[in-house]
Amino acid sequence: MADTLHRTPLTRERILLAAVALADASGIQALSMRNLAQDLGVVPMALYKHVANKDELLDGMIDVVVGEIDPPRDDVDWKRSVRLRILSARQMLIRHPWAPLAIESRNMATVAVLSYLDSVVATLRAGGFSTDLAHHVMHAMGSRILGFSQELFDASRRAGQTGAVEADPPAAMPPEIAARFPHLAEIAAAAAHDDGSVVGSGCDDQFEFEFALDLLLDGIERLRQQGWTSAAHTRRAA
Amino acid sequence: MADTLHRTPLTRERILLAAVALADASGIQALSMRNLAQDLGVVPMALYKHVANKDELLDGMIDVVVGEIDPPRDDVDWKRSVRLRILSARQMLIRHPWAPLAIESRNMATVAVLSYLDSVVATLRAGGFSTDLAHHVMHAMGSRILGFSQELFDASRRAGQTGAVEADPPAAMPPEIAARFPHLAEIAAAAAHDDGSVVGSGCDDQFEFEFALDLLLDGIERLRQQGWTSAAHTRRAA
DNA sequence: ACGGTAGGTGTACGGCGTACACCTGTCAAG
DNA sequence: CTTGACAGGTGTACGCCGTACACCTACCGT
Repeated sequence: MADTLHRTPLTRERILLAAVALADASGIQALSMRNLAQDLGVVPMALYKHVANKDELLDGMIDVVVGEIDPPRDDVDWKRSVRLRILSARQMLIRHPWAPLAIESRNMATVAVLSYLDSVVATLRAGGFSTDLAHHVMHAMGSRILGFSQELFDASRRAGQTGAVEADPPAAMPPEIAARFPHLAEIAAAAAHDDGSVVGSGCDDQFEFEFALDLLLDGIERLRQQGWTSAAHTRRAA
Repeated sequence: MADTLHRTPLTRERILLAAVALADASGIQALSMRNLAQDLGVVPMALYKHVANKDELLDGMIDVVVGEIDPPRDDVDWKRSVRLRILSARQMLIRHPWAPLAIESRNMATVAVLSYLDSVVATLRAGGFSTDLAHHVMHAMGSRILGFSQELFDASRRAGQTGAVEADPPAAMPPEIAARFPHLAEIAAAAAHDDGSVVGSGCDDQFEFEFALDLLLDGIERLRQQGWTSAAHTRRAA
């Protein structure tokens, strides 16, 4: 009977999924080995029979969420394919707001991240990019590819972060900071009367993201058509 | 006599500078209130007479390093001004490799960060940008403005991060991962025989950074000259 | 029937942030 | 010159954290 109570015998995968769920629900700072073990109805040290340590747990969580990114489509041109891929990655990161920081804070990419990046390069190469140009494009897209940092003050990021929790809707920009940063305030105001909302959510994140993405993609496409190469620029002679 | 030994009576500024120095030297994970107090020749709780808690300490450190970014120059056009500013920010972040993660992990920007962003907007506005376009440009430049994430595997980032320390020079891409990610390997190889180095340091980070930056800036300039406005696009009618 | 082993348990250690009571040196007011 | 308030450094203690290590137990192939 006690058996039936704590069934499903604690797998590495079960641990990773529970960890992702815990981080999603309560923030990455609430993800301790002890809390996770409690969620799984088990003693903390039991986890160590399946993951080496907390760093490896984080790597496993990253692999789980990066694995949620849609696979590449090869029935469309490179630009559309990359675009869809990046938008899919963005959706994943919105579902798992702890992921950007977690990915960035690991000192080396996990297998899943490398695999994702590799497949993006593959799409570019198949689209006619030279290795040289594809290389630079990957650098140029950098944070866009995994959606990092595109919104420093993104409300979804505030969920359970290191700082103290405060009243959830700060209700428009507080006047004292609006006074200190007039240009920011001007922008916030312009965005606000666009759809009658507040600074945090007053602008269309999706629109902003696609604006930046399309700007980059258009520029890149232009370079590609010109057969751009780094040798033509200030780098020393090839 | 004991007086002369522990002189310079522990100021908030002295604490912040020591904290920045400690994080620079030993990594952000080595920055504990206890270690910092020891560096200052003082008992841990003494720090709390000058900073409210560790989060406020981090905010103060961010203000210190963001304050190192060069002030704006108004004797050049907007493009050159923004470019110099962003490159100055990048140099600061290279000096303080812990800063991007620290800035990103705070749930709201510090005063110094807001001030920096505000002055960038000011430069754009003075250069003839509409508030609308300046708004989108700030989003588009996003991570570039503070240099985040442009090199996921930047060697300078590995200094004292969460993971285990390993042999410092991995000496070119290990063959087994080169085999699993052929397109990455192809790119790494191309970069390597450009200057005979390895993947981690085989490409010219500065060049990559400026490539991406100039691509964005050129695209932005084009939009600016066209009098681009979001109303002309898929957003609903103004 | 039995020995090995995979996997869950309990205890313990050192480090963390920090609350709280305490002490001490300085300096203004009487 | 005394005094007492107060700014600022100290000491102790608490509850978290990750995890090393010894243990126990239930299953499984021989």
